[in-house]
Amino acid sequence: MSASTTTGLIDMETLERVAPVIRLTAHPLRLRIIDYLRREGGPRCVTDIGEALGSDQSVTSQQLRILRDQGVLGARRDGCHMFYNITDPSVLLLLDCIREHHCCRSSDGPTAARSAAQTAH
Amino acid sequence: MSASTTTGLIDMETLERVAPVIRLTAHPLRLRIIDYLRREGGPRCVTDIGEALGSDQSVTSQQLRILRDQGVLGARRDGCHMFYNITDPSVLLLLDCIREHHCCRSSDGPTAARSAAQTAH
DNA sequence: TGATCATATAGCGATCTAGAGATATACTGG
DNA sequence: CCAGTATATCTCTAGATCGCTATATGATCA
Repeated sequence: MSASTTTGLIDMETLERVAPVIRLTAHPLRLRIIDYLRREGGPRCVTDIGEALGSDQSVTSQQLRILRDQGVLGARRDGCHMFYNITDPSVLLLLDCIREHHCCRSSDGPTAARSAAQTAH
Repeated sequence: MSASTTTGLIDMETLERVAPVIRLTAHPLRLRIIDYLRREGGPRCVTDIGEALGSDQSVTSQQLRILRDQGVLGARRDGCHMFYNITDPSVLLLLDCIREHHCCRSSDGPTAARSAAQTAH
């Protein structure tokens, strides 16, 4: 596997490529868009998404573009409408993680985790 | 589960709390630090980490602080040394995802994914 | 062709982030 | 206390991101 060098670590090249994708995806509204599309189970247009999530058309479109640029979403035009759908299923793992774990820690809160680490000094 | 409202979606409050943690973790060097600590299997000090990863002391310390603030890492002082370890195992899921999947898509590249979505219009 | 709906983009100011260098703090041993 | 080592923090500049408003593009229908 090209992701790991002889050191057993994921190489920087891979991390530098992947990190921005995760970073850009880890945005409240964008995560919500993905979650919404997942629940709907199929493509939805900008207006639907915006209305369902209570976000402005312009903002919604911007976020969708960002997600599409990252390859997370795909888009298909149908007349006046642009339908977006999830093209990268692996991003759902993030949502699962958030849902189950209340994600990536934070179940007890970062603050608690940190102060615990400090007192344990 | 408090993460989901009656809509079945993860609520914004949760996303707004969790997103920054993921976003801050999704940084090449920080991911590498976590990966390094995982491989080592135990606490390591700043110098070790910096040398292993070829990053400046100042930068290394800064990244470690960020990760500690997020509750991803914990720290323990032993004399002159500060030993860091992974306190939030859920962050390892991210690494696993990257390792296996070459992560979160990108195996074929975002560009390919996007143009594919476009041509499939 | 003109009106209208749906979507995309440009520009703006505010905020955040990255990394580098210099410096400060903290601990150890003499 | 002093010198040396290890770590943390401050400061600064450049660049990225955020959400907003206004506007542009593109498609449909009368």
